[in-house]
Amino acid sequence: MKKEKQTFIAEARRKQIMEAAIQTLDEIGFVKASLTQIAKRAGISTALISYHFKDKFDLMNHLLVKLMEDSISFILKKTRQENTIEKQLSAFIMASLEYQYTHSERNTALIEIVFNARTAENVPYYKINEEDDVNPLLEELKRILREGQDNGVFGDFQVEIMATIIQGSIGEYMFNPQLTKNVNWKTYGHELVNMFERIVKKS
Amino acid sequence: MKKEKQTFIAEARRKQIMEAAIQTLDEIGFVKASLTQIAKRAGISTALISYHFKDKFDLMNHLLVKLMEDSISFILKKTRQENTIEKQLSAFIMASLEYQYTHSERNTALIEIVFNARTAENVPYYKINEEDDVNPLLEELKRILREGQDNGVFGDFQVEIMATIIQGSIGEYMFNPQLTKNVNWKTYGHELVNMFERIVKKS
DNA sequence: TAATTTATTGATTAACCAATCAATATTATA
DNA sequence: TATAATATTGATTGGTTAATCAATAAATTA
Repeated sequence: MKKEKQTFIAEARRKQIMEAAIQTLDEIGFVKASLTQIAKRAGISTALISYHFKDKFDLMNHLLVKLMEDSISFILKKTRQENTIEKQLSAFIMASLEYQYTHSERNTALIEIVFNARTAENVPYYKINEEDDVNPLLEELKRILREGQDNGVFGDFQVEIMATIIQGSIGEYMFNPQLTKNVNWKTYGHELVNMFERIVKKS
Repeated sequence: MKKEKQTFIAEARRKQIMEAAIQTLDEIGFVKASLTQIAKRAGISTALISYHFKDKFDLMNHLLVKLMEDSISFILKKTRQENTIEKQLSAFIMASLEYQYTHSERNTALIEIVFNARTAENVPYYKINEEDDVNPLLEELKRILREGQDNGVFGDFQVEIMATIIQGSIGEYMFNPQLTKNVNWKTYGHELVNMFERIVKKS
């Protein structure tokens, strides 16, 4: 029900506009990311953006969905390539950090939208309560932890809390510029993996 | 060198404007928080804001500093009331969560500024590398962990990494609306404390 | 109380913004 | 090729913005 029949040209143009929006958000941030600025980076007129997207909210919304899908599929793919629970946990942590590093432009754009865009009811995205619309990454992490406990390789702990701690530890990396500068993501990742292997392991 | 001689009236007015700015940021977010909106909530003219603050950037800057000071002093005070290292770690975690809950308006305003305002060189605050200007909360946390190791009550781990994990776990609470809704801060705090006591303890 | 400094306002300015629209160009279809 | 559908632009619209300024009010000082 989502996919309307879309011309080749229209599809390509929409992608181009979204790429330009990513670049704009990364360079000058959400507040200054006007249609004019986005159009300038795409090399097109602002009216063309209005032609392909209902309004600015529509554009940002589509971009947010796309950026989240990209990040989620990258991490899930790497995680599910592994065949043991411990390797999956490790892969999840490393892939999350790797994405932040290798796709920093997209990652910044994602942050700029999440912390600035609001729903029609003026609720900021970072405060949206996702009851039905669950967070797939958090679900995957909980699945790994739960399976590990069931298989007896992990010890006893509260899955919900442990998942939150792991996610927080990953997310904190990019919001601690001092750390980001002094410790590269691979090193930080390996240390996180080591630490959580100890923490999570059956004692 | 910071404190200029300031009239009573001017000082009171500046405080009032900053309070109105907090309310505005909480209610409609940074993007829509114009001088007009702030002035409306303060019950004054927009020109009066310009009279007391050089420009919007100046206002947001002062507000950011104030909000950070408030939050930091709240947490440090509660932490330093304790006299054992383990209690200090526990107090640090609980106070951090408590502040988010009891000062949610201010906390939201802080987030709105950090993720939107930029320096004169167009660097977003959340990307600022604080070499000289250290983060006092992170320093306190590292101090606790280091002292705990020196005293022999904590085991062997990398202080830098452990501090990041703890900070990430605390920060994650408010960015996980599902968790925020289903688990109150005290419960989450106690579970964090339990978990980190186990993790950090000499094994 | 007179003079001076500080505080406040309403009106104005110039810049920028998102969105619309008629005109035109390009592409697809018959 | 003629016609229709799609794509694109430049110009324009009405609205909002931050900031300035002259006029005035209130408070302080002499």
